Amino acid sequence: MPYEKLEISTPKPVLSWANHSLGADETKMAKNVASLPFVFKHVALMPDVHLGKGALVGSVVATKEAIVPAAVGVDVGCGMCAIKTPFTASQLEGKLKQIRLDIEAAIPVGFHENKETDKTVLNWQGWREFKDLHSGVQRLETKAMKQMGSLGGGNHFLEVCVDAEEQVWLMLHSGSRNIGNMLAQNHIGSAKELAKLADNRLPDPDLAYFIAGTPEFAAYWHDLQWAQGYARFNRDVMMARFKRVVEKHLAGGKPTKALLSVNCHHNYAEKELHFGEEVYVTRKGAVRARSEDYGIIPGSMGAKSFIVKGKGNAESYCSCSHGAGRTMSRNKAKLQFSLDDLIQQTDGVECRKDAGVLDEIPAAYKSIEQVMANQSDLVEVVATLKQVVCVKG
DNA sequence: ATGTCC
Repeated sequence: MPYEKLEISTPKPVLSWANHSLGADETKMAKNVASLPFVFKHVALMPDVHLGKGALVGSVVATKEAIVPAAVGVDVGCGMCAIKTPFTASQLEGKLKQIRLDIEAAIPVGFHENKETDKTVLNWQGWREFKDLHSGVQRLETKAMKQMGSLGGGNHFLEVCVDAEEQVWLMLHSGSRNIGNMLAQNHIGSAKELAKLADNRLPDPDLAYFIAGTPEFAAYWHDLQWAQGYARFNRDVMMARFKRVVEKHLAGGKPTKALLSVNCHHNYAEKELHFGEEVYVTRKGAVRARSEDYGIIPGSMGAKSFIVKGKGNAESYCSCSHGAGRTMSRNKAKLQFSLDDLIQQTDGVECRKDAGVLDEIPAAYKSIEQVMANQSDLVEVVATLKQVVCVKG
């Protein structure tokens, strides 16, 4: 399905790949962003678009000579990692429960962190730059080290999946933990201070921005790129441990070679070339999908997930959706559904089925199949995955 | 999302 040009009166057009119309709050948010003077060409909305803070989750905002830190958000570098293993579904038989318990033992989830920092984590080159980070986060170095290789909470998860050819995949969703959050919050605060001092007229205080060439922009950009690197390596560390757990059960502990590896951000900003111009591209709940890019689009805990390859669609700034997108808030989901609903909707998945994850119930999300149909001009499907084990943060 | 609400 191609995009629809939304009838929102702003200086810049808003192109939407969603097949649903936006609510009043969502329309206002799209309009606010599209009215910023430094927005490039147009704003692109992915098919899973929904309300966020400052900017819509599932939006791609390209900007010239400026950036909006709140549009990137606080979970800097949040994204997905997946590997295709040489194992097949039949090898998993009778082992799911033990695999799940071993994943939980190997990777701290929720508010837990690593007790010790192993060599792989200590050798990360990013620690050498830690002293150069801004906004006085140096006291958080020990915590950042212990959180490297930990999942976090919310909708962060680890899954063992099986594709249509019965091949086993490992997949996980996580970000830059507390350190990325702290850096982002500090810079968002600094942008708001600057806006107040300059008496900027903003459609939303969360759209305070930094201008390229200023020290504040440079400081934010530096910390942003660092946090994105932290998030990517965090996923690599967890995936290595995850792979070892599965190898222990399926290969007698022998190391195996992944048949395909993907590690993509869906909450980040990058300098890119679009329509012949260098721009800052903020993907807030969106994945880069140039023709050579692999991406991961997860469904909810009872639904399918997709490994995709980009089609390099220029109008979308070479992007695609980051998931199914919520249809209702976490609070509403908790009120509307029961534990029985959750048990029914996650049938066949080895996972938690308690009140603590009720807000992640599949029915609180859009249909991933519909979302995929809406972006057939943005990505092609490489593999369709169904989870058999799901560990929630 | 977040040592989850100083």
